[in-house]
Amino acid sequence: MAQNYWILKSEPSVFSIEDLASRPDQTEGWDGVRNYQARNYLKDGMNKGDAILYYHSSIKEPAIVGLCSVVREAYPDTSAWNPDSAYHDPKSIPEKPIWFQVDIQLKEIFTYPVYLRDLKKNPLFQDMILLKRGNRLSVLPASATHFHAILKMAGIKNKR
DNA sequence: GCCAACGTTGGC
DNA sequence: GCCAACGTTGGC
Repeated sequence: MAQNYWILKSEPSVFSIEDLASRPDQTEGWDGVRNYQARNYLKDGMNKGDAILYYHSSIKEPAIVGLCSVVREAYPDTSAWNPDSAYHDPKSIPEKPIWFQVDIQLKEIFTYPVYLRDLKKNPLFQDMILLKRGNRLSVLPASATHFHAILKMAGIKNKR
């Protein structure tokens, strides 16, 4: 099965890539996705081993800041049926979960983040979904071309 | 802090 | 099932 490439967005004030780095095994369940399209990407698109670009949003200099991978495929997001959770959604119940999460593991924090500003300057990324006006999805697919170009910009040697 | 874009909700 | 109102996202 071909490897897929994804972009996950997070506000660093909520959960940053440094937070991920501090987790046991540098692994965390990616819960709280409450958008159907994003959920479908998570649930139906993501396979174990897929590569993830980690994006910091809603800050002065939005940027792709690191590389992760999917270490566990979709399973029910239990925060949905926890009334104390900010992600509580009474429509989702254990017998019939609506929302799902995957587990991701940090591979690398970029020494040189790839800034949104720089992606916009480069014609190669013209049609990238991340740059589309009005795009608000927190889970996005990325093309192999864009993925590899971004790693190159980050100074990461192609490996694996 | 502003505002455009978009998704969701709810009245009809 | 339409659509206005509202809430949220996220770049600037």
